[in-house]
Amino acid sequence: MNQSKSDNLKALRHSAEHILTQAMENLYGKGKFYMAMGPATDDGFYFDFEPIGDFKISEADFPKIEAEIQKIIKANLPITQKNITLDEAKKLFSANPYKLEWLDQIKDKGEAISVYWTADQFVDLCKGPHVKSTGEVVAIKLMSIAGAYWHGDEKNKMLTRIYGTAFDSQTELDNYLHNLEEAKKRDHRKLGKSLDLFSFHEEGPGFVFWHPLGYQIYQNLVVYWRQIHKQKGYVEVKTPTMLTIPVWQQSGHMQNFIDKMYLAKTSDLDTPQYAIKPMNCDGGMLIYSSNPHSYKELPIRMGELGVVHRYESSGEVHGLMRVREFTQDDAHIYCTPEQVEDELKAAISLCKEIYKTCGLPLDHIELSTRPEKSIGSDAVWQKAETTMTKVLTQGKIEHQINPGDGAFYGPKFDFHLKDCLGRTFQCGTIQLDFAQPENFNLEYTDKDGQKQRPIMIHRTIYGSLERFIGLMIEHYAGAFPVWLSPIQAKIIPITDRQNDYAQSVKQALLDKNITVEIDDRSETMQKKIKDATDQKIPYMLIIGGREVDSRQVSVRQRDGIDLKSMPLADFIGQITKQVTEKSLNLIK
RNA sequence: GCCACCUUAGCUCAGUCGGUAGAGCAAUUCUUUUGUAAAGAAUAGGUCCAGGGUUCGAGUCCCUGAGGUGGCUCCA
Repeated sequence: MNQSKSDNLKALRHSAEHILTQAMENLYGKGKFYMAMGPATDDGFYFDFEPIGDFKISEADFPKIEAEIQKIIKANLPITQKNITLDEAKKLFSANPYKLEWLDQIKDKGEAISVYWTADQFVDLCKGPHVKSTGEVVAIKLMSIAGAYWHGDEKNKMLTRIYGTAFDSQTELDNYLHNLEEAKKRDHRKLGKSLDLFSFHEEGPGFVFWHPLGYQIYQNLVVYWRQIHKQKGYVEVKTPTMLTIPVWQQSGHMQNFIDKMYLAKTSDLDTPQYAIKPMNCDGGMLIYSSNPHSYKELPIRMGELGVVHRYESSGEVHGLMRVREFTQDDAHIYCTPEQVEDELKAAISLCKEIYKTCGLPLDHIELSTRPEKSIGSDAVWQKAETTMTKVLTQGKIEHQINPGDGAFYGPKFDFHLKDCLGRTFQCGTIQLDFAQPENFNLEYTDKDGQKQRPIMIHRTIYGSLERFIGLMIEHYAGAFPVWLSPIQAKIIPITDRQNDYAQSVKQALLDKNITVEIDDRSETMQKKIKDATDQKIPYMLIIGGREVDSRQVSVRQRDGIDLKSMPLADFIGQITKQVTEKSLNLIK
């Protein structure tokens, strides 16, 4: 979309928001709610208001509101801008505490006070821009209702928010809604159920139950992760699920994250003496500190596929994307100050390599800086943030700054990926930490025989196996590349006379480490093909009398392409190549 | 946690004004042995999320709770 078109759409959507507000005033009367604010967004607009008394709006009211909106659009009322004085504005919006607050802010900034009138029927304090008349908003639809805090702050009152979208043609609105429906078909929760990958149960809210096929995908990612980390000089460890509480006090987790931690106790005590790990670093540092270290050993890159538990608030749990128990593909790098930059760079490039292999496009990288709740001195934070910035600048790595969102022990790079609806999720994270080595009194001996403090880098790449798989399911709509597919080939004997040969084909593939199943149900071949296609199995090996006689397999891809009969060895060669090379989707 | 909504068979869903629950797919059994996207028939399948209330009577109305969905806040 070109700039002027996108600006115009923005103005149109902002106008749509005014029309919505006017429609609500017409229907319910001005005394029912205070309008607070409402901007255009990337895909529509929203309108925040505070209901007065027991006034309430739900999605069931949308048809009525939309009908009123249509009246305003049909009337094609002119929208005009006017600058007014502070006194005039205060009079105009005297009944509305939100607008009065805006006015104070505008006054402080010394800006002009701009209002927009829709004919002489509706007025709002607004910078604009807007379209010239309500008739330009050709297609509009109210989408959903939500709560939102005033100024986005939890301490403020919660307002009611109505989301909607608008376009300059009905076709574009229809397209948008159609695309939304299509995107929802890729939803990992839906596919997780229909492909039988995982489930959730009331008995473990926020905990994933991995079914055999889902766990195979998980394992495929783990195998790859181990292989590439070994190549990159990592070692792998495993630390306990729970540790005694003092260690969490030492690291500061007990103070900073107590509300997210699960506690545990034995039956002989009344109070918890253990905390279940919300992250892996405390255990990792105990390993580091169990031996003396020389500078010659550094950097030590210690990986751990650690299962962590975090008691996320109920409203935050979301499918595989935000769970309460998940596996971090964690690693802690202990290094000297001289090594920090290279290690950061190497971690960034490893992250990019892994996303590339998995075929997942990176949405953006964020640099998150010191949060309010943090440990460590100003000087240490300054130094850490400077180093991080330097690495990004030198590598010419595009990034956004996310102020105040760092870990409590250090600044971090976050790698964000998108889900099917365009919502972004943090996956990889690389965190620089000068504070924890201090807390745990970690040391190495330098070449002069002096004790020195190592610097620690915490990093994940998948972030959480759960979230990463969720994103992969949506990216591929369940049709994984062959190397990640939970079942790589389905053998389909046409009649039970081919079962013996089918078994020998299965064994030959198993011998080559290909995950394969036989469908020997008493069903038609067509039905078996349909089922295997629905399961998104990349290859179907159809075996009838002809294949048995010629010792071949008839290969069909899940995208419907018929590769015809070929010697089994040819098929094995092809699929093995795709698995070992981790080819991205050759078959849709 | 907050706002709104949802929860009916294994799955997807229907169920009118409050009158004791229905379909398709899946499952099971039988028949069918099939050449590139759904063979046919029969059978079975339910604490209508849980608990309380209103009512002669609740899947349906009200309250509380659990789980989930869309947002907000949060996200080591």
